[in-house]
Amino acid sequence: MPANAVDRLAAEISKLAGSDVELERPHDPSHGDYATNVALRTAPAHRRSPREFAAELAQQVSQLPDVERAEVAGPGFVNLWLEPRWYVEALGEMDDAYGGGFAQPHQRIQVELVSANPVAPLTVGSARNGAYGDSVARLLRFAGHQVEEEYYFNNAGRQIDLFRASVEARRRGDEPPEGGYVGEYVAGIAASTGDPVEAMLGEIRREVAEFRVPVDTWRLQAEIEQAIPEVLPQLDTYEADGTLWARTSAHGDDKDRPLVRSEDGSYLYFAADVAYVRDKLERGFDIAIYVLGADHHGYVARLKAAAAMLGYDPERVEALIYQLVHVTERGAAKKMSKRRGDVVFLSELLEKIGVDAARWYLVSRGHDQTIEIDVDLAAERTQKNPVYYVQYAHARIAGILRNAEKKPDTAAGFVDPLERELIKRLAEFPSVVAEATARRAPHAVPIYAIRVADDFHRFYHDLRVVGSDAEEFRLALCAATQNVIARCLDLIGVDAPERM
RNA sequence: GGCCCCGUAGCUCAGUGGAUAGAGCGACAGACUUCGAAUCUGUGGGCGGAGGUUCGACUCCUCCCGGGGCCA
Repeated sequence: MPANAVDRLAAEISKLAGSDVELERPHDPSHGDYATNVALRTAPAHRRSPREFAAELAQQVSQLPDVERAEVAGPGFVNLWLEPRWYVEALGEMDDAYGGGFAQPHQRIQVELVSANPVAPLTVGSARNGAYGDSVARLLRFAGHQVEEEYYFNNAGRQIDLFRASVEARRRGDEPPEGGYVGEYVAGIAASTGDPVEAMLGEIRREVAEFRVPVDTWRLQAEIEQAIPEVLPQLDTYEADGTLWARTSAHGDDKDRPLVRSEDGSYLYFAADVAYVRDKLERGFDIAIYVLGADHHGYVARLKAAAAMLGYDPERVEALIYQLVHVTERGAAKKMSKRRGDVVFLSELLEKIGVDAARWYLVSRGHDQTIEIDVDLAAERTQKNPVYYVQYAHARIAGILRNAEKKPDTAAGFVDPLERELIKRLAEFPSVVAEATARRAPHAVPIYAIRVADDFHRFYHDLRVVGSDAEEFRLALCAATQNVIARCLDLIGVDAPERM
């Protein structure tokens, strides 16, 4: 049986209609509490007029115990008005677990995110990766999947060597090497002792933790590379121009990829990529999710090709692409070069606006949308960030619950349309979360949270809770609202404060 | 040249086939003796352009214009 009231109602109507029914909330209140377009969609297949089909359905639906009345409207919509008991029952189900656990089947999923090499602190670009990827991970976990978050990095290779040499030159007071790293942070690392790469990695670990991205495993590329000799024979390869190639073009990639340089046997990037794909899938994850910036879009086809060549279903490799973060400062675009340190680092953003506002800001627009961020403007606007509006609703409820004289109880039912509107809003939560999860689109969560806060503030403004005749019911409504808001905030890694 | 993402209100953005396209900021006008005014109420203002598919298109298809990215 479906776990929430809206789904149960939709299932009952589906039985009557003979096909799957989705209930939507009409914009216009005169179109009912809920509406369905099922007659419009299915009537042509039955060679019937939508309105005739809708009229028949409306007649049957109006017999359901939770339905007060049903009407046909427009070209063939069925609009429904529900009995108060339906709302009371729906509210009664809104506990801590409300809206979660819907995954079918439950899977083991790995989300690999951030994965910036330890040659610089995390940039705001990496922050978007973390905010987006971690929110997807949280959604999947809430849905009931077993999710692990992994950070993949290298501690060897040309850029790493260059970084190390840059820091060491700095320590000696020498000029940096040709093309070396010269950002201000280099001085900070140089002031420490020991291996610069280890120091940088430690800094990144601190930043990731502060940004509330709970990395379960840190995976070292050098370890993955040890498996390359074992992986190469499993691939579809050929030799040409002094190079061993993978025939990825036969598996959906737009061209073949080089694996090994024959003259010295040195491995090229793709060899490690293939070994890593195998590593992920061999560890038993049903799905391996890569969270990649739009500049890595070209990797997707070759990663799936790698999985296919290794004999895995390429569907098990999933790439989530987010668009880039463009940073301006006082109107001028930053060049975004890590080497020169000409970037905006996550630490600067956090200093200016804090973790809550930063995570909200980075995850509340669609991942397909380029983010333009002016760090000065972001700092100015911090007081206007909607995150505080939502957190304020949560804190306000906490205040009410502290002052409450009675216990929450739904038995008495509600009396005011504002209460019904708020319950209806809360009843949307399961479908918001399910769709955000399916589409890997966590930005729907904060946008929904604003609407919840909106309905709550309106309710609060007009209706007294503590000391009113309806105190028990309203306390239950407040508690459910607080649950939903807290869950929304948690899903995007933002705190839900009891006081502000 | 090929591929990917995006053009929605003055600004930042929601809205992946449904009814009269929404919110925040900004602007203007109102509301606290009351559980938190970081709140609430009201006013103005928009789908880049042209075709097509459909009972119905911001949404899907084609072309054009404009911005960003990747590969060559």
